[in-house]
Amino acid sequence: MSTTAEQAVGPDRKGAATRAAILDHAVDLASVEGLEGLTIGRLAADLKMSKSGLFAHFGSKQDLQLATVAAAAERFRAVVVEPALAAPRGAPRLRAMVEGYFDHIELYSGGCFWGATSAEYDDRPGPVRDAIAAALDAWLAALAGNARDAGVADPDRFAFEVYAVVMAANARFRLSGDRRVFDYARDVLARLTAELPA
Amino acid sequence: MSTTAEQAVGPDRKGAATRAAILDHAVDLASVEGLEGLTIGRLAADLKMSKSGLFAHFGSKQDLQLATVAAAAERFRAVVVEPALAAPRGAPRLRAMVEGYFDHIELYSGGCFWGATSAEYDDRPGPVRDAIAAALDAWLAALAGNARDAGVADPDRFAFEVYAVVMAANARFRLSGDRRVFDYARDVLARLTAELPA
DNA sequence: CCTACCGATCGGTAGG
DNA sequence: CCTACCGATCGGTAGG
Repeated sequence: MSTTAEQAVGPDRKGAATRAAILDHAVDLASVEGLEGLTIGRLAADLKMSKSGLFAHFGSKQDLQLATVAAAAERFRAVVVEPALAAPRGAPRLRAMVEGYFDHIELYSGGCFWGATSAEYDDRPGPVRDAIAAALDAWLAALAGNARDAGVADPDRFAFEVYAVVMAANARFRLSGDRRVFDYARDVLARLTAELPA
Repeated sequence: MSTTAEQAVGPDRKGAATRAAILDHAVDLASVEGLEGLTIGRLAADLKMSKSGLFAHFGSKQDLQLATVAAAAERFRAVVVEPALAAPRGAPRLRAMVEGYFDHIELYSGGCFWGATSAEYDDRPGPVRDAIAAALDAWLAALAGNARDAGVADPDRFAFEVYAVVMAANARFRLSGDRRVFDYARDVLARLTAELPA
């Protein structure tokens, strides 16, 4: 019985690989153009597929957008949150998350997917907005959980402040090119964790 | 010699008034849909004009976008920056600017124009991006100037932190509805100004 | 995964 | 400020 590479992979797996490649590029494209600017035609042209061939992987534009948000959330978890779990709980892990965030906006030249899409959808009720909101809530909850571990008195407030300076650093860097903002954000975290117990 | 109201106003003034009405709605629309979602057809339908009648006030879509950014900058100056000049220089004026910012995002239901458009254009080089960047630079410079008046050691850093929590409050409120973020932002400003000289 | 379409809407123009 | 258009592109479908 012959098993070529393609047979061993199988048609289902090949379809899944194509879908993953589409979504990987969709996250990059949406980080630059937004989720509305993410058009099926543009995506298909970039990937050298026909529009309908690409579209067959998704039932609708909205399904493509939802799958793109899910792929972006998974990427964020894998690149920013997961590696930080190697650092000790509390302040060191918070620093690791902030550094992971800065690394990931350097790694993906389109910048932060959430910075590009959250303002775009805050006025468009529906499942796409809900998925974006849930992903950002999860990021704030991760920050707050570690703040609690670090002995912070008001973890929600703390998480808001870290979120604010980190997202603002992304926004300001992209618009003005000023790199000082990364140190400003690091220093805010240092100040917020300076007088913690233990 | 008869002077009806329309004759007294004159054709130039009437054209200018129409243009101002278009731009006022354009700023509202772009605060919700972004500057790409701001389409000539949608704008004309809302204002019960023909597309070409509206388009005649501008030479191109880009000119409409640039005029909309200028109108938004003027509105921001009039509603947020100008009224704060009534407060004494330094910390009181900084508080007045932050409160003016919060008032203006309550006043215009679409939220902050700059929050909706700055991330949209940070990856699209051209005059529209440049105009947005200049307006945000002016806002940061206004904050930094007042910080300097208040005796802050590093005004640029200070301005970044205030900008960060104020924009993040807008973003979080629009996405999660959590009103605590406004007090978080106010408290950051209070903390930053608490130990200033004089 | 493809070719070949569809109606709707985009920015923009001609001519008045 | 209007009607009547234009080519291009949008999301989506038929049929294979």
